[in-house]
Amino acid sequence: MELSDFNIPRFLATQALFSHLSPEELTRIAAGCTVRRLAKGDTVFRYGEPCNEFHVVVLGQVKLFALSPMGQEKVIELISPGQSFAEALMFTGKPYILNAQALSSTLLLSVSKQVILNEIQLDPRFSMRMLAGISRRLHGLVHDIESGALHSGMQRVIGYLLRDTPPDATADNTPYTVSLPVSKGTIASRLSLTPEYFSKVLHELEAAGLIRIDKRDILILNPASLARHGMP
Amino acid sequence: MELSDFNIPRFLATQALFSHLSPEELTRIAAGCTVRRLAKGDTVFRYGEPCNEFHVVVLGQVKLFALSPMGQEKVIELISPGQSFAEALMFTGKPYILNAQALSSTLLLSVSKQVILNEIQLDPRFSMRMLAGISRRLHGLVHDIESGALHSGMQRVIGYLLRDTPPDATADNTPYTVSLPVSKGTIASRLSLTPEYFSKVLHELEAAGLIRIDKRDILILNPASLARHGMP
DNA sequence: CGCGTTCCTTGAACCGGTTCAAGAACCACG
DNA sequence: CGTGGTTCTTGAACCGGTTCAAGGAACGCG
Repeated sequence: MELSDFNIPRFLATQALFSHLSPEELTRIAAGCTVRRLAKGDTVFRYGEPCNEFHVVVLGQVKLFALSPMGQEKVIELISPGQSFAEALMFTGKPYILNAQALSSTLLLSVSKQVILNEIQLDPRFSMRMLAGISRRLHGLVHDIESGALHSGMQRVIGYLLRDTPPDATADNTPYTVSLPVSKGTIASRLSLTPEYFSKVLHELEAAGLIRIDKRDILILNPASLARHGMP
Repeated sequence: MELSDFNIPRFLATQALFSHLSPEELTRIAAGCTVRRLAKGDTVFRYGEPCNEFHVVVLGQVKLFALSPMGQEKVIELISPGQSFAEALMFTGKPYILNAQALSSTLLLSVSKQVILNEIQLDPRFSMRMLAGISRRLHGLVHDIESGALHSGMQRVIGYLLRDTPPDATADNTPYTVSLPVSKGTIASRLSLTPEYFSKVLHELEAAGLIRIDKRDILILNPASLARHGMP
């Protein structure tokens, strides 16, 4: 797909945040958007830079990460197509508190802060959607904190593998495969594990007959007993 | 202070979220509020209960915490007078994802969801303040995740002690004291440490001549070298 | 004042997870 | 096809932090 072919209003309409808007409104908002193509490794923004827009991944993958003084990195979130990020920063007026980088060739849509603030003035429904979106993200972070503080590495890996299991699959024990969207090292950081330990845990699960590993595809043989693994 | 003496509109006006409202509006909002007195240990809400209001601590202390399957608890946040909590839940429509409990005798103001949703319809400025408040909370959580993943126990304790240092004190090396708002065990959980290890770290810092411990008052003798302690 | 209770401290043994160091497997690219 | 560079795996040594078990200090309460 050529960049110039990309129809911004049409794409916006597919996003929950904008889906209630009329074609005219969409066109107006589209005027405050920019689309960029990023190569693997390209930086979207860096810690400390001023923030004047939020972003939506159209295609590709973006990682949000913190950097320790000594250069160690911790992945806070992985953004897949259709997901947005950095909304919250628009409302605090502060600079970016994280770094964002493309993990593969990525098409990125950025929506200017001004357009959003304007829309909030005009449309309470829009405010509500914005609030709902940010609140959902906040809940995700609470979940991560719980997870990090209360669960072992093994449990976090299992939680990750089962995170979007079809609810009936755990009951039925239907095997299904999870495809890791990015490198194992990146997932490891997301789960606050070293790549070495993540590898070890994964192979332990394979040895226990619960999963089968094929590169980045993890076949979950038995969702129910995987969920049980590592509990009382 | 007697419960019946408490003037809700007046208190609301002191809160950033409501400070721009007219007396009439404040009275209207106050109609959707309830005030409760809680004893130490009383539950505000539990995981899984439906959420129809958000809360403001007027006096006392409340802890927000997660509970692991095995009853282990992790304190996510400590709420002091003037702070609010559980705003985000109103916008997802989901039940509470945490538990909240009073840590001491507490006066609690609860604002009904309906009043808030109504106000959002009427006043975009109110939406903006709500968004700003939730966004700030979200940043706090991101900071906690970073902290937990990138810093050692020692560093987290130091970070906690220095968290609201007067910016000039680090430069001037003015000694000043931090009073722990709640028990050391609770702070330890907040920092994802065992009470034993928290105690050990604190006494290590005392032995290094950086702080002096007097029950719940920590005298910071030398902010600058405390900040440096445990870095390259 | 004495007494139970909760909170804090201390020390020793232990363990989950990290670090370091190699090597193996898998790219992408010429 | 090589071939150089990531990414992944494996094993051994190590360490930050936990657990367990006691004892001590402070506090509310009768």
